[in-house]
Amino acid sequence: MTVDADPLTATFAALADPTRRAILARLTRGEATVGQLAEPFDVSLPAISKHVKVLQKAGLIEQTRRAQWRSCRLRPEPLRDLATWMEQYRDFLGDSLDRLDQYLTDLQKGDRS
Amino acid sequence: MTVDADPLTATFAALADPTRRAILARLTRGEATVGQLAEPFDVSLPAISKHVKVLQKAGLIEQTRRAQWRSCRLRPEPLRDLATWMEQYRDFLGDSLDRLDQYLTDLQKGDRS
DNA sequence: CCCATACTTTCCTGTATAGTTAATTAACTG
DNA sequence: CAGTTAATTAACTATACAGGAAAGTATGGG
Repeated sequence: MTVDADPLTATFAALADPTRRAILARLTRGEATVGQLAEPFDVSLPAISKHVKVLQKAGLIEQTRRAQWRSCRLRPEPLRDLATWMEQYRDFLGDSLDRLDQYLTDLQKGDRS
Repeated sequence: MTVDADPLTATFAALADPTRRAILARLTRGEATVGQLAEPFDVSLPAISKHVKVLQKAGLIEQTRRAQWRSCRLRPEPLRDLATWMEQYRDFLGDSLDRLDQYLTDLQKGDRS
């Protein structure tokens, strides 16, 4: 993957790492600082910092600065785009996408994105 | 990504390439040989052959040999696993829709009854 | 049997990524 | 203002991946 890949590619690339997926999953339970995100993992803080940066570049999270802490939180757009991308496989997959599809149907009616 | 990554990681990594995603999309329209898959792209056949191998290793496609042709077709499991993985973000994505989403959800309930 | 067809594999190059430690930036604290 | 805390950046290593050219492997046809 090149540095400035298209958004979907950046999203998939960002998610192609268990540590980054774990970070995302952690963030569904609320905001966290980089240090807090690093805790469960057996890697250095700089390593986590870089993972956070990748997630940020993909638009999956955003950071807000509060004093010397950087609070991270999830952003929905890339995951929605992923769901949209998956739609093209709905017929092929059959009804296993039903819940996802239902969500997207709602989304399309109400959201201009 | 390491060579023998977990299935989800392999799936995301396989999808983190526009050429491979295009190959998958092509296969929703039916089986195709490696040569046919290569046609729309401006890369060598070996390059496509390698992409196909990555998709295969991720379980996204399977190849069956017919004479000297390798016919490729989609396999559903990895995409279903992806949809399952996404389920954990459903609440988060839903919540981001605010009142408008709620309105549309209500509206849809009304349509159905 | 030899040759064409359809791929795949090997070898090579350039670039990207994950991780490390050490140094740096930034903001608060006494 | 010196020191501590939080996190990023820099420099480096090691591995992975995309791509091409060239050689290798099957398979079927004349």
